[in-house]
Amino acid sequence: MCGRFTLTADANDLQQAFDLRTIPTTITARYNIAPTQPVAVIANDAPHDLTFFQWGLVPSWAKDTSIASKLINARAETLHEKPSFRSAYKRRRCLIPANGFYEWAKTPTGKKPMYIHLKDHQVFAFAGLWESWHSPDGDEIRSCTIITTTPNALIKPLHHRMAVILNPANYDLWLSGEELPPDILAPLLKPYPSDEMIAYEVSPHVNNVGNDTPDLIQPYHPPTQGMMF
DNA sequence: CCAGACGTTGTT
DNA sequence: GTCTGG
DNA sequence: CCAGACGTTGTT
DNA sequence: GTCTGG
Repeated sequence: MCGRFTLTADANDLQQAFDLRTIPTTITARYNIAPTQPVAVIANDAPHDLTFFQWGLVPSWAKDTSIASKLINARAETLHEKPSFRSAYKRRRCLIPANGFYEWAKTPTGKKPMYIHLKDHQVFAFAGLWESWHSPDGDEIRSCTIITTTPNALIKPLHHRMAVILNPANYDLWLSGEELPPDILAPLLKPYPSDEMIAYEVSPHVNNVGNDTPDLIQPYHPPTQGMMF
């Protein structure tokens, strides 16, 4: 799945990768983006602008925002039928730029965090959905969720779900505001090729959402357990 | 008709 | 908002 | 995703 | 154990 990720590309890289109208001025390198935080998105209602939405979908009918942290991911297989996602799937799709993401691999000694990124180090885009929610006092909250699918060979040992990374050739189609037939969109939501990605262990510092520094993505070699005699 | 849910991951 | 369960 | 809280009444 | 906050 995807519960933590990075966005370290600079403004020029982002403008180029996503054909943005202007060079973003509000972007800073992030090494530990967590649910409920603002994330950079390119939404289909302004497909050449980078904006910030809250991570965790709040459907328009929600009474409050407490549902958000449960809706940080959306299963690709059932988007069209789930009340929380289907209207966004029809009309409110977005790109969520990232340079990499974290997975926590279960081991007999506990969970160890892994960092995964593209071999060519390029910025990529998760397939996302977005919503606009109006609070009782009239504020608008825009939120988003990251779509997941089955894992590729690299991720499979770590988790049974992985985030959808879109092929750049499909950015325009994904961002069309049209209600497209299922057989047009569904093929985009497939596992990214594992031979273009790499994974390695990182320090448990990433566990704490308050940590957000470049050392989080450095390869980590856990101290070996000494003999106790 | 109204009331209540609406989700994922992971674990059992 | 829209569907399901009662 | 992980970390941290998990309660009330009343007082400052 | 389960929910909330980040």
